[in-house]
Amino acid sequence: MILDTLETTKNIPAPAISRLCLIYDTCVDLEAQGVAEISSQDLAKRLGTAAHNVRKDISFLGEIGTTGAGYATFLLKDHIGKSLNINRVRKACVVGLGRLGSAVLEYPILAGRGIEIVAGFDSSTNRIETLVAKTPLYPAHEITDIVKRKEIEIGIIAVPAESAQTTADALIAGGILGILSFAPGAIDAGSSGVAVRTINLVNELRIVSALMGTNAAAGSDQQK
Amino acid sequence: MILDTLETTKNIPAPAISRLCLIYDTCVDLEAQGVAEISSQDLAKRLGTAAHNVRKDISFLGEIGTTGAGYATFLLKDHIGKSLNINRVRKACVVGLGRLGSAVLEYPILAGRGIEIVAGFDSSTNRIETLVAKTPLYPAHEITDIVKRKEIEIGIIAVPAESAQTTADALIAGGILGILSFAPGAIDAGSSGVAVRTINLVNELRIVSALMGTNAAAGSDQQK
DNA sequence: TAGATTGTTAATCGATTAACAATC
DNA sequence: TAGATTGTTAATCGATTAACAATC
Repeated sequence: MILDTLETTKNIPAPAISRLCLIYDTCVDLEAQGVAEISSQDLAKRLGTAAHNVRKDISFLGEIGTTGAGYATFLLKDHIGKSLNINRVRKACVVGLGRLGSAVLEYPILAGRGIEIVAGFDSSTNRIETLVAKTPLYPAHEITDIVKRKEIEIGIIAVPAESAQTTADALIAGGILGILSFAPGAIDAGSSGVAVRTINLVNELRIVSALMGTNAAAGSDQQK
Repeated sequence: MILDTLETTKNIPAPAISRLCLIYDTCVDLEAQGVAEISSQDLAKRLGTAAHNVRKDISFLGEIGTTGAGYATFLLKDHIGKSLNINRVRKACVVGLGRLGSAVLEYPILAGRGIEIVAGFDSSTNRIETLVAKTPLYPAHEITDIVKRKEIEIGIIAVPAESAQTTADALIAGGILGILSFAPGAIDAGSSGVAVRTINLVNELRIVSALMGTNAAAGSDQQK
């Protein structure tokens, strides 16, 4: 039975959501390759998890597979996409056009993966004028305005730590719905209800170092 | 009581390790700013967690704070650093020098944060010859050799999905101890014991989209 | 002393794993 | 039919939260 879409997302554990997004992505690839069916075991191998886990995650969304057969690639993709609302293209912008920011700005894969980057921002007018990009660029003080006008839904923050919160505030003021931040430190979304996620590159490298232990690590510990 | 350093890491939950690394980083900053003491509550605010959590995480490493007073910044940093073995500089390399890879190659902050990038690799000889970088660059087929010779401990993978596993195999053959991969898809480290972590940019954006829900997200859901 | 704050135990909450009946 | 595979319940495992005694 398919539960009410509006409600589902709330009750699904965050790690499960993360894996479901990976499964969605895998289905997109499989479809492109013309693979029409896939089993939970196969999916598990691709994600680096157990088949248990895959079936359980999928069943959070209600029944979809055919008991006894595998999952139909298209149906699975479609079902996850609708349930998690990731089956449409979202407009996004990048704030902070240093090396990392401009890499993301023109990240080639994004286009086919549900993200359309429609604007870039930087506080340096000089940089904006110098950079060659397909995407329109604007000075940082126009963030709120442009986000509102272009109805941008996702903001990607790639500015230095000091200006991360200010940037987030400007995005939120423009009505952004989600933020992905590369700045270290917590982003405070206040009571706006904006979804925030952080990628902390330095910390990820630290974690790898820690997992390596003193020298001989005890078994790969890939996070899920 | 301080537990045997060699043993500790194993018994600490992965999310706790992640937060401890963040705390370590925060202490580095605090020290630079001349702040000699900090409370669990203060740390919690900076990480975006609860004070409970901070104290619990720290106590996994054994006692260090003074009951009733806060934590001494230097001692805390030192203690976490020693316990998790993140208090020294690790040599790292970047494989794949596209936009993202070359951004990481010259990521300015890394130097002061325990990572020294000593080599870059790319399969395109042309790109290697064209790129201007402070770091020595090599063709991809020399990975195993150079990793061995330079005693590189961490490999950062920024190649397309198709070549990620091959790259990992080459790094592992060279005796790498840890891998941070930007490629989607699971990396199989076999029985090498190599620590692997993955940053999947596209998936993070998908997760943000999913958390945004249909439209009105129900409260910020920042991952810890 | 009084207020603040740590370290730790116990209780709750949540996620993963295992197992199996139902079904193709 | 027989083998394969899903969906789901129950059991285990693990992490977070709450609370409080010990201490500055």
